[in-house]
Amino acid sequence: MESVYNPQVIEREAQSAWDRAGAARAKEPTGADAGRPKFYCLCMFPYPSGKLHMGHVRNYTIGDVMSRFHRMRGFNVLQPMGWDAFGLPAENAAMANKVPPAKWTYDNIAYMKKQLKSLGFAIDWDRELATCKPDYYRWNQWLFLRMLEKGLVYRKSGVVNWDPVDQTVLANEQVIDGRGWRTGAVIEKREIPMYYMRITGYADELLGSLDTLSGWPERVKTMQANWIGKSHGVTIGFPYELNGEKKVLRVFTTRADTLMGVTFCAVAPEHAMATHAARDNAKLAAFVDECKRGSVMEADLAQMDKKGMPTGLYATHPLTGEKVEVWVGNYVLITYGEGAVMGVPAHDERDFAFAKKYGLAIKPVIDVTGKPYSLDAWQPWYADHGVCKNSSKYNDLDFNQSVDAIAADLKALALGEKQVTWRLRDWGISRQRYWGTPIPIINCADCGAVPVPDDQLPVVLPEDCVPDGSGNPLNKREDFLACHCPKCGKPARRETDTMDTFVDSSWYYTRYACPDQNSAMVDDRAAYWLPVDQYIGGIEHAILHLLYSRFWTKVMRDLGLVKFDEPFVKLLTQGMVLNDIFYRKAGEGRITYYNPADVDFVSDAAGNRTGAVLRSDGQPVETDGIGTMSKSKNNGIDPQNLIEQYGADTARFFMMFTSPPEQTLEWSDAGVDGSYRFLRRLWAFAQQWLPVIAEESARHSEASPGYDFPADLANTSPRHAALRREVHAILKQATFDIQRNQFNTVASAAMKLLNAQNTAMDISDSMSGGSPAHAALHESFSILLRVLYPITPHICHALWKDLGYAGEILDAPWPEVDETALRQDEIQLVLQVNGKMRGHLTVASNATREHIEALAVSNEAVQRHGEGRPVKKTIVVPGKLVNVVV
RNA sequence: GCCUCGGUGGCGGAAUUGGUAGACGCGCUGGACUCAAAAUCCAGUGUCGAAAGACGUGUCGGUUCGAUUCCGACCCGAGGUACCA
Repeated sequence: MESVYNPQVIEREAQSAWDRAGAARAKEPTGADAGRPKFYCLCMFPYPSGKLHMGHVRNYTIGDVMSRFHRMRGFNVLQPMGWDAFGLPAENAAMANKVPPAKWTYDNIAYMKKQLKSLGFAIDWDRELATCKPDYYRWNQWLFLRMLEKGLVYRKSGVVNWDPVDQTVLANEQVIDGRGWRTGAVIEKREIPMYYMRITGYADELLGSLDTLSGWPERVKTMQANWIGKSHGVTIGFPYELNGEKKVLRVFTTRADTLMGVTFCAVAPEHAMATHAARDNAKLAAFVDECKRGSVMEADLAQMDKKGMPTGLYATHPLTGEKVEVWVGNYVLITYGEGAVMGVPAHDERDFAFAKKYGLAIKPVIDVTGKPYSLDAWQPWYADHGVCKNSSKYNDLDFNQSVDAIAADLKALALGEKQVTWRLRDWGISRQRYWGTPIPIINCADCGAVPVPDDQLPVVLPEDCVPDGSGNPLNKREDFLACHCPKCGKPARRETDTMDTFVDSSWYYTRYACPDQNSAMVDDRAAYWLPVDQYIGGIEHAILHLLYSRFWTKVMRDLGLVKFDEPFVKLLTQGMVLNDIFYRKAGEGRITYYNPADVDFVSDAAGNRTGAVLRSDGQPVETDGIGTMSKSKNNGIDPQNLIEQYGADTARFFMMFTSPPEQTLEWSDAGVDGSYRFLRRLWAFAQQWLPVIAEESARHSEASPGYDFPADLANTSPRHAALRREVHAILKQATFDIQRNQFNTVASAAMKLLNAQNTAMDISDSMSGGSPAHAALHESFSILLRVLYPITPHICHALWKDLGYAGEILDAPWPEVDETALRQDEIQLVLQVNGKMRGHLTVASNATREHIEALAVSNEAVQRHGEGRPVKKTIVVPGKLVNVVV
């Protein structure tokens, strides 16, 4: 045993011992083991961006702690790892470095795998997968074709960001302030044909089965429910004529009770009425054009100024027969409903603002009891439910009554009916990009879009392309493009759009059960391992990734591939690791981000931060607050330095200790030293007591192979009984905390355990052999090592061995609390007067309520603070406190 | 904008879910060791106050014997917002 803690040496040794033992390899159990429960612990797989970032370290340490803890508790554990290997950053890197995305990706995977191994995670690397490999993505293609057959995939047009200079489609994050990130050109919206997956067909089940997910955080379920957004309302038709043709403008509203308050209708700029009206109205045409520029993102659309312009066209109110003017509104989305809304300025905040701005009529039709309506300014209660007024035959009806009556009347006129609508939209999966799963379609001049036959799968993506920013390089690859139509046999062109990378991540958890299966997407082994018992990943995936995965699982189930309804039984959403964001703007919307490691803070004399400069040129950089560590904001911190300087255990301990898993973690360099110091103190303490503990270990294993305190030594000196009481109390807390995933307090429990042993043991204890003190220490230190093992397995592995504890700590069980050690004859109660702490009361642990009350009332501190007033009542919380109310 | 979550000492956080606010650690201060420094060890450390005590969990208000915890309004920060993953 080395006298000084040397993480490099012990971590290498521990990792090779685990490798030799195949400790992380997961197998379906046979024979006597078959009854062991399985625990499939899955962390969200990383995008191979180059090197691990702190979010990964946090994520995978959480997973490893849970995996190792469950193994200690007797579970058959599977903890796999793979690579979410398709995506935009590889293409960006290709543009910057002229390296093919494939090479860049594979190099990154190799490096990051080495990093993961150096952190000592108990990952079953035999199951490793990468989504950019044909033997993985062929099943994306295969399932796409099955969904096409079932009508779950279809084609329609969708809106994208178009960079007119680079002649390419941009991702939302590549559009900054309405301009292309590389060209600075003003971005246009463009409609192109795309493939969609019919997730809306599962909306009802996706919403309903959230109730079955008792192992999911409430907040995630709430977010998903709101995202799916089931709403009950009424579709309403406003008849109009266009070129002598009778048509109906259809709107959807959840507030049919306000129909009599409609003073205008608004359509999206792309709506047929807008297009028609703009034909001979230059001003309107210019406005429609203006609307078509700018962002497609909801966040931008919802925040922009509501603008509109009348079309000069009118529709007819379905119940009153009055003419209602039709406007074009930049806030009306063509993708939502039928691209038209009714305007009720009196009871809708944005309509109110719109009407005020353009001088449209505001007609209050809802009476909210006793509150006077004023046209001067919007009040939030204007949108509340109430009773109809100014609504002819519907007057005095409440919300439900009026909606029912109005819907019935509309139905009689064939101009509307009740309808359930969803906020959820179908999933557009087409990407005009190279580095993704090729969509298995052949475009034939005669036959149209023809599916690639199964026996021609996979459609393999060439790996030597280098994107240059001017669109998908597949369009220039004749060897990829050229093919024959499977239907008519004539020469045809292959589809060059690839799939959204969310497709890849929607089912990878299934593939880990059978990564070597070449003739099917999944096999029987999935029935053993799945569903995932514990899924762990960033809160940023709370909606999209998790919803798509749930959808995909249900599709696989309906195709008979799997037998479960939900992929993830329990979910832990880890908080993000945040850091400062620094940038400079270079005009034309171009923006460069600088890593916080390359930036120095500038402070005033009082030590307050006043700014920041780039170290390399000393010039100021702008700060953009604090945000998630990300490639795009270049604010990640490389954990490699941490690992090299302090070792994996310190990195792991620090990540667990600094913040509870579900909370955000703001990065700061301070604190790492403290973790390292603790591990060194642990090592030094073990070194100091090694002869004693090793001797106890030898004696202990002769008597029994167990880990815990021998019963015949339970009667020990008061000092060491106190140590045992403290140790088992801490253990009880730590056991509770590790089961509720509060690992920061498990880490501090380990610190407390060391402190307690340090305090309890003094040097005179080392004199005599075989004393109760030594037995208590032997037990306490074994508890400490096992509590700490899931977090810092390497140092615990080494110390366990050196101190002569039985077997490998790898196979040791989580320690049991000895309730007899916790027994106390006397306890201390908190003494309160009127709820304020005024002292303590020491009583026998079995003291009666009456006795406690009597003691409390006659207590000197109670007398003093009671100031002679009579006692009104006394509240006794057993084992905790007594409160005297005067 | 909308949906969700969070806000506690100088800092990260704890408080077993309505019962001693600040566990554990960082930082800081003082001391020991050292020729000296580092490392290590010991002691102190919410604010005000000499003390008794008062105040104190983003702000304001409410419920309760008692509120960091429950309710209402507001302020600030983070995540998501459908082509970043």
